[in-house]
Amino acid sequence: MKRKRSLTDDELEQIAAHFRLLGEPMRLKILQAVCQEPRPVNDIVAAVGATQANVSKHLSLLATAGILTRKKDGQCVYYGLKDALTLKLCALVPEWMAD
Amino acid sequence: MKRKRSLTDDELEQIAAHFRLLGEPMRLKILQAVCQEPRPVNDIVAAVGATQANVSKHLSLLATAGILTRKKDGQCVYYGLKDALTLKLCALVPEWMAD
DNA sequence: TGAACATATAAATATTCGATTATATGTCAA
DNA sequence: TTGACATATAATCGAATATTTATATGTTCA
Repeated sequence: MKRKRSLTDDELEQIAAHFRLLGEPMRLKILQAVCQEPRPVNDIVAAVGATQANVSKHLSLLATAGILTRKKDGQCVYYGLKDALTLKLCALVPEWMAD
Repeated sequence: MKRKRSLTDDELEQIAAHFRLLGEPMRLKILQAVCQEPRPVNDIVAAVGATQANVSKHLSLLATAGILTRKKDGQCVYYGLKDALTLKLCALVPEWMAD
């Protein structure tokens, strides 16, 4: 039974930061909006029903954290899920809600 | 390919609330402290290096959310992981940090 | 009962962070 | 170039919440 070393404060802060990103309903809504395929900011704004500035800020945070991809095409910018990891993570959560 | 219905605002808020709990380094430190076996508050306070009041507050939040178990024995209160789910979740995260 | 110990709670403070408003940057088309 | 459109950024405000300090509750033991 291999006991893992405990995480450093820096590592804990990094992990916490990622969870913190998923800890906002609006950002989850955004993830939900782009989980099928990449979409331009415009679409996402319409889908989640928030202001353009607000959505742009969230998208920027998620992309910087490596959760979303960002691809510019003309004057549109497409955001999409970087990998399925975040989805896997979100899928685990409903089990929590059993009670 | 079955397309899942999108989540309601209430559901998103619940999921976000759970992630939010994991979004604080001090709480992750606490989870780390109790992940092997249940421990009394005293021990946890010593392990994480925060004030007793602060740790007690966090423990209360985590237990209320169903992430930790709470078992009183004499004047000690033991907190432990309710299930391995949270650990699984945390284990996924390091993949995020590859870059 | 009273003292020491373990945990919880309350009040106050400080910090973090999401939302809004306004403006800037950049791109396309006429 | 000018105007319309798409996105990003900055400043500000306000709400949520982590931390501290102090105190309360409850338990064991002499």
